[in-house]
Amino acid sequence: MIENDIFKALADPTRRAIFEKLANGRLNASALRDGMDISQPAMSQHLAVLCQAHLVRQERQGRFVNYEVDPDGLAHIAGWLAKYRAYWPARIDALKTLLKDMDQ
Amino acid sequence: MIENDIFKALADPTRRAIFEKLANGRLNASALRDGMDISQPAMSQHLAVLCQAHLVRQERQGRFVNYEVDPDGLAHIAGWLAKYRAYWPARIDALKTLLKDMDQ
DNA sequence: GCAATACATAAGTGTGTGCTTATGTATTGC
DNA sequence: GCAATACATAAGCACACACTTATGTATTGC
Repeated sequence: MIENDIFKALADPTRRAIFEKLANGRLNASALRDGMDISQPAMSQHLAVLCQAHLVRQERQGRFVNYEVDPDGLAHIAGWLAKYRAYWPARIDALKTLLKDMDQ
Repeated sequence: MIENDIFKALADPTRRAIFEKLANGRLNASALRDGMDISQPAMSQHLAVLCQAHLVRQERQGRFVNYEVDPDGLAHIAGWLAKYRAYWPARIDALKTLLKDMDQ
């Protein structure tokens, strides 16, 4: 079940940090490690988990493997969230502010 | 960190099932167990995790404790998701619906 | 071909997680 | 008060998870 893979992948703070980095642009595995205090195998394993959850996708470029955000996983979360839109109105004001802030 | 609690809470399929049940209306712990093949303590523990993540909130009513979806947790996920809006266009169809729902 | 670089995989280890059984606490109705 | 009901907490256990070190695989430049 993809939903399970997604939430399990995001349950780890290190993986969320990796994902956040990739949200600023594609990077290879080594570049991702910069300033992260994480071993090379650990990074490789985390990226594998993110890939399996379709949160990240890879593309080999010669000796390097570039990673980037896969919209597929995000869309799945959005879809999951949409199921509970009945409960959003109670917080819609905060969300609208948040979305407006994101726009700037 | 609340974000961590939220994703960890949702990383378990049983807890997502409980959450889904509560999305259809408030229920007490016993009613939640119906048709779920889960022990009473297990249910209690799952509910505690969901409460700590602000995905669910409780309200004692005499001998019963009613549980219901807490919009707070959902709003947090929506906020997290909003950070990656740049990657949504690739899936614009599903997401336009989502944003429109948010606006209402 | 061969050394160097970039990354993946294997195997082992400590810790966290979800379950169980047993027991504790709170509220109700008599 | 006391039995019954509804739920929470404690303790223990099997398993999953995130890490480590060691090794394997792929690509580059000479």
